[in-house]
Amino acid sequence: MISQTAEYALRAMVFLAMQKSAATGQGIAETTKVPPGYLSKIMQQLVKRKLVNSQRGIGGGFVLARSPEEISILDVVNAVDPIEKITTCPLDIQSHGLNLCPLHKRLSAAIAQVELAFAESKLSELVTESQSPLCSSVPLTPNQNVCH
Amino acid sequence: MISQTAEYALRAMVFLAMQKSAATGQGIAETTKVPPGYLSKIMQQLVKRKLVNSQRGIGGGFVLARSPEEISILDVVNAVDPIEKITTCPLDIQSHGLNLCPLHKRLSAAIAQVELAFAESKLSELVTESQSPLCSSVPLTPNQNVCH
DNA sequence: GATCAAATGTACCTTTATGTCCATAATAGC
DNA sequence: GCTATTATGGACATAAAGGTACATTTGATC
Repeated sequence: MISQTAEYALRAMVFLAMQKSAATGQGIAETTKVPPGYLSKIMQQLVKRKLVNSQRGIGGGFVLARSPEEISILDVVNAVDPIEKITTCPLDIQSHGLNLCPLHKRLSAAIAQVELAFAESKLSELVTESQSPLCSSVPLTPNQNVCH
Repeated sequence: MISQTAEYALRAMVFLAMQKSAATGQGIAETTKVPPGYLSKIMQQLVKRKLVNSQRGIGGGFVLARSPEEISILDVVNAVDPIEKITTCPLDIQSHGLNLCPLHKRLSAAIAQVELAFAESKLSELVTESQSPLCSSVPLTPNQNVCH
């Protein structure tokens, strides 16, 4: 459905949305359970796409570039692994633009549904709900970080 | 969204739904523009999953195992590249079953939407509509096989 | 039963996604 | 200015997806 990379990016972004100050790559990696080295690659992409600001040195780390209300799941997914829409029939070299065969119309519609759902989900919704964000993986006691 | 393999499988199945008699692997590969060698792999999976029957020798080939009304996009996709539902939070080793954090609830809901849409689309709908199935890639004159 | 036309099965290759490692650059505190 | 701490960048390693090639098996026809 979405790539592992997009999943990791979403975890990191939700985590950042929960923080009041800058979070280090290592800190994010630990609580979101993402391989640290790989996460740093992903964070770089998020910085380049202006979803996150970074700061080096002591006290540095990553911070959301916009407020959580202004960042959607779709923004994050598209930053690291853009959703590909079907605009022309894959069977054609020289496309005819808007018209798709029935099969690709269905696939295209499904993609549009997902895009809409993702666009409507903001990071703010993902941290303010009754359920714990990220399945309570924010350090509590070692064995409490489970879904509940 | 869906893998290349699933896309190929869908093209092949739509093509089969249009045929009155058995179609050879080569024939399917040509009109659906799928690499022949790779298509044969995919056809084997469809046979194993009982969506297609095969027959060797002269006059042989592939035929749908059920009527096009009884085969959905979801059936085909799941046969070659199963859609993975999110049943437990990926952040947890020992899962807590039904409850997901807000993020994974959203992702799970999106997957469910897609599954529903795919389950409701039958092969029969993909060949009986006004538009040409498979973007008219069924051999007409060489330059006519375009979306329209 | 010989031959031809098809699918099947196996091995291998290429590309992309995922993941690791380490050297480098920037920043804050002393 | 020195040091510790952080992100950045590049090279490399591994795994999975996509793709190719070819020998083998099965079935129909003559």
